[in-house]
Amino acid sequence: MNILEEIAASVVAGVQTLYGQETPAEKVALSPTRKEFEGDYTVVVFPYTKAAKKKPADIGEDLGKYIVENSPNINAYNVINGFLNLSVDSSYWTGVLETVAANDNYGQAAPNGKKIMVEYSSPNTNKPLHLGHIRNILLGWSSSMIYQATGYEVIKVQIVNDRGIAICRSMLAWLRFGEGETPESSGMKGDHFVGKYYVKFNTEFVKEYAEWQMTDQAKAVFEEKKKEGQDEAAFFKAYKNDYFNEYSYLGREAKEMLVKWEANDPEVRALWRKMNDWVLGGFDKTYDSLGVTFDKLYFESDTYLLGKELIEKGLEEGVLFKDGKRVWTDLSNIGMQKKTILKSDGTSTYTSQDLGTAQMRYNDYQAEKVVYVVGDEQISHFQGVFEILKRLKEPYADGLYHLAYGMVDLPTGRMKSREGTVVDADDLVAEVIGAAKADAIERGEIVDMPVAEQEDTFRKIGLGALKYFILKVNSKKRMVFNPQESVETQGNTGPYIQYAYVRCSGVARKAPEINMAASTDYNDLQPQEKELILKISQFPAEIANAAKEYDPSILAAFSYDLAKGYNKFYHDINILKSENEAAMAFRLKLSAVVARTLKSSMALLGIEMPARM
RNA sequence: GGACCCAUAGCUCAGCUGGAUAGAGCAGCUCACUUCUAAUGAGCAGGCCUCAGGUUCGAAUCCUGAUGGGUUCACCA
Repeated sequence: MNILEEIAASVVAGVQTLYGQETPAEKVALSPTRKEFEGDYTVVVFPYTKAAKKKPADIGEDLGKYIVENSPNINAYNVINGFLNLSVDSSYWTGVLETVAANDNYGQAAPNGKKIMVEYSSPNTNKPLHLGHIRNILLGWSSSMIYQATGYEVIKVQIVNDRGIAICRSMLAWLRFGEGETPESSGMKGDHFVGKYYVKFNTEFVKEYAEWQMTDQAKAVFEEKKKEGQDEAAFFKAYKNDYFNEYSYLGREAKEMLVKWEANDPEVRALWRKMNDWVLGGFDKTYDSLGVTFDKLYFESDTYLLGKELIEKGLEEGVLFKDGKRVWTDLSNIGMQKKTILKSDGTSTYTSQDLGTAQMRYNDYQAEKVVYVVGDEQISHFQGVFEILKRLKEPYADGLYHLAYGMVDLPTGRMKSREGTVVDADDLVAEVIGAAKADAIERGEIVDMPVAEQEDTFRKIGLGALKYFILKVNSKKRMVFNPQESVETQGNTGPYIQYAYVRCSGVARKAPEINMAASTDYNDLQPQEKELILKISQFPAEIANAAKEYDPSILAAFSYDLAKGYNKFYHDINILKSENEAAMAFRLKLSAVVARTLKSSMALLGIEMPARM
């Protein structure tokens, strides 16, 4: 039983004994005491006024006396304005520290025998990863780590969107303009290489479109289809997609390629495989640089035809309906309209595909929970998919969760590929590490380290800054990514937290040989020390909350608060000049536990700690 | 037209199930390094918590409505 439960139980018993009122323990309003008052925890006594028929101040007195008498760890109380402030005996806190220090796996729950699948990243194979993917990847990885800490077996997967017209565009551009160039021959990373041809296709297409607009055919189309008062420029801007489908030479070729791909044409398939391998090779390097891994990759090219089984079942059970070849259902109960599941030519849709994929993955792993880390623009898509699976009474339907995160904007507005403002993932990683390096070299603190270790430290600091900057924001909110601020190392940043850790390491390194068991004789607990122990004691609850809320930012805030508390403590109290052996042993132990807790909580964000910086 | 998300200091963000005088960081202005690394600490200044109602002993938090911003649904993935 922790101290909060102990107090709550005591309040329940007190209210029962004194006033004969039943209150559930979770209804007890209990919060940390504001620092301007004496005490550790505050009980709000207003809720008991009716049963007690007394003034809040008197209730506070009654309850305070009762709790101090009956609760061994509470040694004092005071009442202010109907708030009952309770003081916890300092031996309780020092006891907590000893307990935590003795637990090497503090924060890691025992395996619960359950599986959770986390799907994240899920890129398209026609261009490199960008800042938006980074947010996705960090959220996916962090969620995975958090679930692991709460006892789940985590299966990390991604769905690679490796088919469709987009990849055909890159393929076509490479065939026509590539002259046999490869990532090796050009010295480019595979994903950037393929992305180059995707861009090439578009520039060629735009050129072709501009030329077409001069033709008589284009003039005729404009005259025939223009809307009221629409001028030529506006019309052609809006008509681009139709042009691609109706008249474009390049468009026709790309579409023919897609048809051949679907017909399993050996040549097209070979080219497709080659270019996909290039891209995936490039992605692997990016994942590696970010320190993330996957247990299993699903390829859209394997899954896009799935779902037939579920659709049959749905039709039989009257959950889905059929008009000719088209299959649809009505989702008006969740604020949507009729949803097409198979098109009128009988071909698949995004929905049918996701239905099939969900079933396939359940067959593969029987995970009771699945977290889809996908941008919030797809909220209604997933609502639809989950709703249909529920109606089909699929056994896994209730465990599906869409972790929807907001878009990442730049200070200048949103990223637009057309305006070249998309922040490339690899460039960004290189940049933050470079900034960390420049900073560290200027400080000159680690110049005596072997070069490889230095490089490793720069990487940890740079990535620490970047990851923390992104993960500290509540995932469901849209966020502004300021490149300058993302490499800052002061204030509420990753490196600030790393620095607190480095201070812990430094103290441990310089500590004299003393009898650590003497820590239990320490009995002059300082407020700064109590703050730290209190914070550390909340770690497991914070992890549980982060898991429940699907929100790593909770742990970012926790890490920052703990680091801040340690920096304050470090500043106010000189550990190595402690008044006696007991105090020094206690503080060294506290310092070590802070270090371990910081390391664990940052690991849940995917952030590593340097030993020195 | 329907559905969903967001709105807190100049900027970027916290604020858990309703609780005392709404918190951090950055930017601005002070102060503290012969000290276990100042990537630090202490302080000043900065707020009609978008607005209007409602519930309550008590609302940034819950409910209703409005305004502003964003997303989405109507056989693309």
